[in-house]
Amino acid sequence: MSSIKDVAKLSGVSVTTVSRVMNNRGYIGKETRSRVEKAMQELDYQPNQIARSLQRSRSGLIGVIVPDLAHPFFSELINEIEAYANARHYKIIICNSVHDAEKEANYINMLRQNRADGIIVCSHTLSTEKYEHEEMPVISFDRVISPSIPYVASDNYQGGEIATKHLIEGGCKKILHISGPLEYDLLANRRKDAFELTAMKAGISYMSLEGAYIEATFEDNYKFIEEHISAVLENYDGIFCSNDLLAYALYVYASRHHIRVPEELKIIGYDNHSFTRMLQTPRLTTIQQPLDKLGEALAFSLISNIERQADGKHNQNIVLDVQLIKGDTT
Amino acid sequence: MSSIKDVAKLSGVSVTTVSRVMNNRGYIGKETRSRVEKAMQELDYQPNQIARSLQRSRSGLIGVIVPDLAHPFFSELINEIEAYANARHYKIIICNSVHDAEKEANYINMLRQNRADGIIVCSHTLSTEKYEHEEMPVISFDRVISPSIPYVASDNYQGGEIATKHLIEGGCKKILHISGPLEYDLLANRRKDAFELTAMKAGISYMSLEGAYIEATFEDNYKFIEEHISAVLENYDGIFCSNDLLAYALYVYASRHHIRVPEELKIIGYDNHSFTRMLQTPRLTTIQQPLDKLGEALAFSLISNIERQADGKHNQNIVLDVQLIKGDTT
DNA sequence: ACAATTTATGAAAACGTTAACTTATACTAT
DNA sequence: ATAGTATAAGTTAACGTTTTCATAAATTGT
Repeated sequence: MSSIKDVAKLSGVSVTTVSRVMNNRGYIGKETRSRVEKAMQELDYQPNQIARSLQRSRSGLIGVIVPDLAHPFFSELINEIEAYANARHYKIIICNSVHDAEKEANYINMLRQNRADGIIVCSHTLSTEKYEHEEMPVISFDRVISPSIPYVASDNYQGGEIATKHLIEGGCKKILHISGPLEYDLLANRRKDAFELTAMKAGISYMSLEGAYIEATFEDNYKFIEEHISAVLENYDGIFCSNDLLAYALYVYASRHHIRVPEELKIIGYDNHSFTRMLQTPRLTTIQQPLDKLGEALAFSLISNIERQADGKHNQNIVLDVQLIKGDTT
Repeated sequence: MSSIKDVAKLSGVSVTTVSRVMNNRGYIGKETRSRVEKAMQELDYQPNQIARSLQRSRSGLIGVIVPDLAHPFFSELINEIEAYANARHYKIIICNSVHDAEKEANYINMLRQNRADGIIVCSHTLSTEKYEHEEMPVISFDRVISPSIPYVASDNYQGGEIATKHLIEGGCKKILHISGPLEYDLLANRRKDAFELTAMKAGISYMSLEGAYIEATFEDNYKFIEEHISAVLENYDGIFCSNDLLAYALYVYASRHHIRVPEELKIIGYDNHSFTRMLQTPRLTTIQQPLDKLGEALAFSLISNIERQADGKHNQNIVLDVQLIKGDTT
């Protein structure tokens, strides 16, 4: 592949001049410019970004760390991140931590060595310390890592409140919430707080159960329902699941056991990602996280941070509104 | 961030020696090695991969071009590609062509400029010429681009045959196939060939309809069914859809119009990606493409090509077996 | 005892850019 | 006419590595 030197030689100028033509910097004679441009065309010259990166010490690379790339939630989120980043000429390197702290640490190291310009962390395995002292700009999704690391999230408390109120307004008297695993301090846990507070305020009988970490497969979710929920299921007439895949498994469990949804049992999920939107049998009632805006906010926030002027206003957290999607299960 | 020079200075040796310690090349004194290693630790030294890439003219970057990152088929495929590539110390840059030829061309340019080591093309917009004369190793998914570019695919003819036979064996007398768009010469079109040949051989009444390109949303698929299929639906008792999302939309259409599946109409899809595996209402009968093996084969094939020794055996196409998944719709 | 080899290290060039200095000519204003 | 500036282009160092070449001491073989 031809280099700037080849272009310089062919057009009979110095490499500096070629560089100036490329970057439109400084003065260039009209005729010189066209000679250089012709040479670039002739050689199909592609400026070497690696050399540029080394020189400018900016790689244009953004690492996105997710726990599971094939999960509809994260694939959609990455889709949005990539679109925004691409429009701003950043490249996305995907890092699939597979819920494994060691893998995550390796990815961070890799991103350091490749001088990535920043990291978006959507994974929640690693103890947060590794990020706290990171030199690269980091944006976190749905988690408070440290005061210096901005996060982007949807309003989990609001979501929990809307979901709970929806059940209560639907006439539920005994409601259950199945949360995500609580061991990490995720903002998603605010859904549980909202559930409990809202139920309490309404004077309704309620209960919260902690969900385990579950692979995004139907079988795992169904097994969880069988093992941890089935025994207490008859005690409730409304269940708020912290994610749609679990809610769907619960629905399937209920229909297989001839519990009529929504008449005997109302189910509301959370996320409304592509799986849920595709699903029509039943259309799940759920809380929609604005995945498009979340992805955009993550990319926007990180890039502003990378390119920040010295005005210091780039460390703001972003919290976005959620929305009730009324389906057939409530 | 500290460089090799800092390490050299701190340990009182030359940069060459530090480089030798890192890469385990040449002779190094025992005591020197430990001094250097201590210095690297002390400085939290991270070798600059950008500089390495420039020097070695190998970036370790692989570009993966897909039409839609959020589609369950592609997100799963990328997941597998990434896993295999990561184990071999390659990094994946994702390129979302959004079915747009211009965007695709821009991505290819970007990958050229970043001196990516190779490209995996799962997108099918661009006229194939742009790839034919590409210097980088290219592997194509499900499409013949040129004799010099190996492809990876599952056995589409086999899949079409299995699906068609399954319908016939289930007692269908008048069968329909809805293919993907035929304008690109994709290997997926072999499913149609198989359908027609198998039906003909069996002496069964059959018909093929060309599907349009459809966004991976329920609404688009449903609209397609309404506009192009509903009018002729009653003529058939078995339909083979070229993808699961369309098959599901068809199922929903049928149940909304009180056509009993599978009694009056049998439906078989294609792919068995994460959406289909998650879906239990109904469990769709479908042909499973081995996404895990396909992803691995793509990555393996590309990487062998990148690192090829001069034995010339690296341009082989890979075709993998598919499998019938019997669900409730046949 | 002395040549050959093994071991250990360093200096300098190269990879492909950009940026900070130079140099030189042509125009402009007084 | 002459200093000042706008225009045009080249030289060279730098970014952080690896690699080739060179040098020298220590070890080995006869």
